[in-house]
Amino acid sequence: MERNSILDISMTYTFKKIEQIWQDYWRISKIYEANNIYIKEKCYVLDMFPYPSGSGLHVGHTLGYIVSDIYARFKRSEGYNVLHPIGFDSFGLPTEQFAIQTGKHPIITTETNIKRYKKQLEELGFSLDWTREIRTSDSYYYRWTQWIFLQFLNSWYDKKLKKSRYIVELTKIFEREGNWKVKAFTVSKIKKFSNKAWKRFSINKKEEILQNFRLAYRSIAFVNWCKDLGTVLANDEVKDGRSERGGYLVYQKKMIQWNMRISAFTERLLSGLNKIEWPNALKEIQHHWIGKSYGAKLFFSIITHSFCLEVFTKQPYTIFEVSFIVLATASPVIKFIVTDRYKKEVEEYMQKIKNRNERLRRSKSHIFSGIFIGLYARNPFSKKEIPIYLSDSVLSSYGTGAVLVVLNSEGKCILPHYIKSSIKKIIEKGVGYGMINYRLRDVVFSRQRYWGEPIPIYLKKNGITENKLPLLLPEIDRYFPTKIGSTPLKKAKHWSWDEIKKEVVSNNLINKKNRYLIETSTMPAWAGSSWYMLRYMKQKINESFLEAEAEAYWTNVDLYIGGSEHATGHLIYARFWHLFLKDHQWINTDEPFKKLISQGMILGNSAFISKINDTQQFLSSGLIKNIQKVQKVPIDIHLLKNDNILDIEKFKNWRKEFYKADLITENGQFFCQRVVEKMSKSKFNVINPDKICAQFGADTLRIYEMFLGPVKQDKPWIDQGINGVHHFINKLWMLFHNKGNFVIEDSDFSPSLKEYKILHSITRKIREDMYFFSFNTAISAFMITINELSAIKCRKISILEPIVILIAPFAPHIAEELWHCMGYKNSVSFNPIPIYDGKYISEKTIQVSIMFDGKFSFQMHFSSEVKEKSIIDRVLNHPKMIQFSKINTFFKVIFIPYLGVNFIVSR
RNA sequence: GUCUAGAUGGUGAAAUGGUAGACACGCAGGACUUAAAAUUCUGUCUUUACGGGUUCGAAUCCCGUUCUAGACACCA
Repeated sequence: MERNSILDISMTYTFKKIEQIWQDYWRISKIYEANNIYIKEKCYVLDMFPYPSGSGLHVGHTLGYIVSDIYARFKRSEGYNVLHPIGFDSFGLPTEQFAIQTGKHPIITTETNIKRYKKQLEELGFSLDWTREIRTSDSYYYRWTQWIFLQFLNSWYDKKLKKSRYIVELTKIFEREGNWKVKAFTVSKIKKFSNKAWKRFSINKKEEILQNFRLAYRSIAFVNWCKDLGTVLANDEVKDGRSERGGYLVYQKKMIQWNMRISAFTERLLSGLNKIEWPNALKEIQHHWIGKSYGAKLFFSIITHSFCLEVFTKQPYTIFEVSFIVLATASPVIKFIVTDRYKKEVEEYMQKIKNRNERLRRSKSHIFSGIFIGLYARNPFSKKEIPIYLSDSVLSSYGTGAVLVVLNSEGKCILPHYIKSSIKKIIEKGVGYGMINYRLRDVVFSRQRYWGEPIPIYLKKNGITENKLPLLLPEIDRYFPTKIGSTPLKKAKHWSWDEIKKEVVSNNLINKKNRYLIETSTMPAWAGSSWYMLRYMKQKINESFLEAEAEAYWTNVDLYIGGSEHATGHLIYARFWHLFLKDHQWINTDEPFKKLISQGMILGNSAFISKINDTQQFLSSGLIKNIQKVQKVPIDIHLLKNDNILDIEKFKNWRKEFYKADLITENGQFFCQRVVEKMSKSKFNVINPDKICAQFGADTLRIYEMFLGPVKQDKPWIDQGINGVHHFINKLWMLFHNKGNFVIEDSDFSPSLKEYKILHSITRKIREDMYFFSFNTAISAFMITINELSAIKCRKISILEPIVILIAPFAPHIAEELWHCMGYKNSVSFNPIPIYDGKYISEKTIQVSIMFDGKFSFQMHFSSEVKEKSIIDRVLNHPKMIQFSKINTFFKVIFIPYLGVNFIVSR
């Protein structure tokens, strides 16, 4: 056969040229662009989009992208219209940090980083549709994120209809009949008012009431405030009460924040889990996160006080044995009830614990720290006096912020009807009622950051006119937060809304009549990522956030791939927004992701060094003693010379803050400590695929990452073993070539039964493994196949051609090259995956293992048609068996079809 | 601390109730070669973290313990 490739050079496997040629071909021919042609059956394959950090795409990202690309390519071969897009989650903290450190505008940094990511993605041969690329920081995109926020703001949740509705419908109800019949999710109980009363309320009063109903609303929340950095920190950025950057003290501070009323959706988020094909572990995590529990709310009257305490308990049946009641430190009732005698002690305690954030309290919750406040409650059943304590291990956000403690209880598992009967008694006595409580709480939506979507609100009044969106992120001169702890946007000078002109105007024009300051906090990173999977469906630019007909066709994601670390964040928020959008009929599905595979995390080997608190001194690892208070500072693994030795020069130049670092060495060398944790830019342990790609090619990297182990399993990154995969690709190439010639036979000799068996076995194996996403075993099956075909020097096109189609999703470049070498002009991508015929695979003989007490002894062969009885007869007549039965008695014989016979000797 | 996973040779792993270690890497030795690379051949790893249970039979199912990773609400 004549060789028919674009490539006409030497016949050795030159992956660099081959991969370049086919990547260009795919880009130019646009074969991976999904058309909204609504005839073919669709398949929407999506990855969790990356955050474009400065450290580039790493081998942990690519693991998931390779899986989805293999799946997408396989589905194309099965005849589906595949949508396989990607974009960038390009708002976020690291870019802002970088701006603070370098003064570089986040827009520029983002652009540079995305360029690098795109290049990396292209070099790996992903069959992505780049025409649908989105960026959350792009105003064309965030215009609609802002628009969705306004829909939340202008909605309330109707408990009767079990869906969100617009606020205008609610005010109509108020005007008609007051709030007597309204059942809605609200922050607190609303006093009853008539339609007449509603009409009399002032605008401010009306708004005050509506705030209780809105699905986006303001409330007071605690934040981690770092005075020295002048910023709010994530719990993640706080280590042992100090900031991870710089090691400064962190305080708890109250701030007014925007929230989203996810609590209204708890039941639907729970029941929806039954409808989706997600890993059980992931569903379990969400289940626990929502944390529905049945119990009772109990009222305890406080002795010598008019106050009544409300306590939620999951174990109302223990009420007789309650030893004491513990209140959360943030519980608002404390200041009303604490007795004068204990005031000082309580204040001291409050002072002591005030800087512990929630995570610290949770992690230390086994160590009880608390204080008696001088009051007793009356047990309504036993009439005993119960002392009341105060403790920071009780969380104010769960239940009523108070817990009942029963000493010596054994935490027995109690039957539900027992809970019911105890609730019944409680109701009879009039001291409480049955109640369902959820762990899931409303989610804080505002961030005191620059690099996020502006919240389209101006103060005193509500949202900015929808058709004036996007509200563009304003320019500021420096990205530092202000010292008083407000947000970077406070520095924007042109950040006020003119109600009449409906435009952004200078702050100098604020008059509080029709020109107001615009909200200065921004949205969290999860906002943009909560609806991006919908945006990929559309093709037109900007008339709506989604075209109805595109949504009707693509509906939702058929396969979503990403890390399970997103279980309680992104994956629950996206489901929440999806339900909300469905309520307003913008979309027609309940769930955004029908099927989800959680890829295992790639773990990296991070490095850190220890800094003595409140100094600039760093200790080499051998010098650290337990007495010293040190803080662990993560450092980039590229700053290490070898093993654990720090390159001091590089380190000092790494960041401004370390230039003056005082490094205390051991014999002139500074040793770091290492720890294995997930690969992440924030942990500075990132390994990029670029080097491997350059050395071995994309096909090798793709197959290597799949060969590394099961997709779903976490695994540390190692690159030994990549040679073996490269050899395999070479062997594949050599199967088609000999001494520089393409040697696939022109005239096709009829393949032997053995060759058919090889082909049909691998076809079945690949189809099965594709179904279970068992790509590592698929690769070893390919290796075995290629080894077998090489051994018999198979050059037959009717055997090799289907194998090229089968391997194309895994190693698309070499497959495309071989495909064209075989004389084809089209891409290998759309050729049907071969089917297998069981008759070529079935075995004529079976191996039967003979076991004694389950231990293997020897093996015999039988024709597959031989029945159980004659197998046992013939085994018993085997010389070894005759020998054996002379000295042993068998109690039992167990026949295991296709496998063996087990003789039980002992009892 | 709570929730979710995981633990198998020197290394990545396979086997999901039936011969543990397929497929690779590494290492050692040989062939080819002036040499190296490439290629190729041969050899190499004793029991599944620990303790108990169920079973004719357990890496696999159940209970307990230890260790590791992830999540815990402002990293994404």
